Amino acid sequence: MKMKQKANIYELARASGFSVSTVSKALNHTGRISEATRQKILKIASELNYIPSYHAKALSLNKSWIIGIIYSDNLGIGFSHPHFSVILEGFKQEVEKEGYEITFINRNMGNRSMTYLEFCQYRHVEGVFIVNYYSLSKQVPQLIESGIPLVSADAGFDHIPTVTSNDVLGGVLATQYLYNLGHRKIDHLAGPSYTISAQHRKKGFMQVVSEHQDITSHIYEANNYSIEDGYQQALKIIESNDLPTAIFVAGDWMALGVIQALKEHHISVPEDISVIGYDDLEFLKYSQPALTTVSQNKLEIGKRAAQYLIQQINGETVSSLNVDVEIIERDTCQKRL
Amino acid sequence: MKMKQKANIYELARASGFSVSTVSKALNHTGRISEATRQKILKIASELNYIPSYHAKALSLNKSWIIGIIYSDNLGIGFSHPHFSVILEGFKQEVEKEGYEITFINRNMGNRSMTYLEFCQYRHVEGVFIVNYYSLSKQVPQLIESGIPLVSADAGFDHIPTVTSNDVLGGVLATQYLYNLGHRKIDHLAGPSYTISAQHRKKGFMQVVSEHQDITSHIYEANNYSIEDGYQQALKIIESNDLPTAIFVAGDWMALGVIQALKEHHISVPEDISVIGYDDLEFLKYSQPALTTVSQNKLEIGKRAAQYLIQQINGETVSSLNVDVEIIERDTCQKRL
DNA sequence: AAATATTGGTAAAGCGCTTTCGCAAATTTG
DNA sequence: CAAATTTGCGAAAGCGCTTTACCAATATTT
Repeated sequence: MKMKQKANIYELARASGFSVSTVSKALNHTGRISEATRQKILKIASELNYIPSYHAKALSLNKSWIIGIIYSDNLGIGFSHPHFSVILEGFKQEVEKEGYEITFINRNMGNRSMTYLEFCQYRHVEGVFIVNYYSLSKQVPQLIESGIPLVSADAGFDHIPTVTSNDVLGGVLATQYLYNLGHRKIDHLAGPSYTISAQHRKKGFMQVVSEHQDITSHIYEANNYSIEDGYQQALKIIESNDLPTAIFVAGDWMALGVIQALKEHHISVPEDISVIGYDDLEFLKYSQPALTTVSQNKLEIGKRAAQYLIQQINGETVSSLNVDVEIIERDTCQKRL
Repeated sequence: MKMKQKANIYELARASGFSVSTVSKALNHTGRISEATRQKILKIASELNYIPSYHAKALSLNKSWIIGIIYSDNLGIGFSHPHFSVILEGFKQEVEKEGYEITFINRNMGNRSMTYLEFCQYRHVEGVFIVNYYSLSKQVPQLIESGIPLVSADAGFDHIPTVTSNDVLGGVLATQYLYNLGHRKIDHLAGPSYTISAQHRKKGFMQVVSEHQDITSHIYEANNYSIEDGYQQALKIIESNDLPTAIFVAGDWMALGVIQALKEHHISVPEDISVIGYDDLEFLKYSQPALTTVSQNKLEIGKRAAQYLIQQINGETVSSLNVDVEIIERDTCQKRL
């Protein structure tokens, strides 16, 4: 057994013969001390396996190096969320690069439960990343009012710098893509209208439609982005007896449901109807047929959000940012002559 | 604007007319003070929006309420990992219930990079959850030696309490399932042999095979659990010119690759060959055909790991635990007459 | 060589909280 | 009613680190 006792700065002082303040300066490359004594102290520190105490540093410096995450997914699947988990990963990578840690704020600390703001104060959180949050509670407004640096990956909040996909562009690209394949009867299955992303994708869709008089279209709207919802809405399309030749579906999950419904009604994709999704969820690469979709640069969104937040922590002001999207061509769309 | 200044315990003392020690006792329901003064102090605390400082508490109490996570996925996809992210989610839910926070240890703090142990000391981490880690570095052994409470969700380490699926049982169940469907020519595509889980699944397979003289079998082994690997190994099976009627594939990803390879060679699943996977990855519910698989109770694994870790933090000793698995019947296995 | 500037180092206060110990007042006991 | 307990509270030290203000010893300038 080696000596496992954690040495503190006083022991370094005693062992080195210098004062505590000198030791502190040596350790932090600050203040005025000679290079010789710094080396001596560093040597002793390493011999004693000295590791500073985060708590003491944080208390003294009033700097926590902690960034809070608000990530309350409505699905209850947490980390497994195929979209937000990637954004979160990008965010984490980037803030760690700058020396920050992340912590999750959806919490009941110990016995008593705190508001987001209280938690941030308790923990001296330096900034907050709101990655997936839908709620009407006053908690987020309270955070905004408190002046703590914030950034969001969802366009749900005004007054918060937001990094998000350029969803209008996504809607445009998807629709143009179908148009260029020769489709003229194009339906849109929109996401729930209370989400900004759904609104934007729809807006992009309508924009392209309005630019071409030869397009006929119907718009359907889902209650959420689920598979089941896609399935149900597809049934409506089928029952309408006015089948389109292509459908732009605002989410990959829904697209899966749509394809399933079509298949059950012996309508084949892409031969009878082309389907394009939205999100580029990782695993849908391997669906059969592989889903053509609009890809969001999720990792990039996370990283940019991190940069924006840290910039704010450092006193700079930032605005919002739209990250580009791109079409991923796979097997569910086909030329229409 | 309200008064946003964070009140500290001294201001509470001044405002209430009591001493700092009395205030502290009132706040923490500790020590001997009258109920009357406690109420007075609590009232003032609430009026001043008093929130204690985590840093000061932690320094004074030498208790961090932090649990470290070692989660270095070889794929670089981090949170998006379909298996471990669920385990992690279960773990997080459970530790938060007990008032702990999690932090990730794969880190280079600020400029200088620390070892796992150094980070734990720096941050006063109370316990570590090793959720996905394959490396020969000395870092984990060093942690073990340090005596810090540890728990793992991977059977990769001796000397660490581990919560993991009962993979032998999984192998047995899968193989018996195929046998009971009437299959007698059953191949096994094993995972990479350096993983304990692959060894166990294979062991379960062989156990059942040895119990039935009428089974013919071949065993193939993959280098990792990837789709691509499954595809390649399936080609070998096909080339062998000795096609089985069923394949027990040690991982869902690989199963996907296997099915793809079979399909390309016009061998249909499940009509010609039944395939059963392992893991029950969330989204494969929706693959076509939907994959029959062995389901691991991932959320449960995470939660149990959390409990085990907290028990250790509280001074109890724990051993390892195998969580049960079950067959999820879907569409890739069929009766063989 | 005297006046000035710089260097290397230290003592001590402060960050916000907990806890031990002691003491006076109030309460219970014999 | 005196003696023994119990109750309610506060002074002060301690957790481990940073930083300001200051001092003595060198080094630099005239």
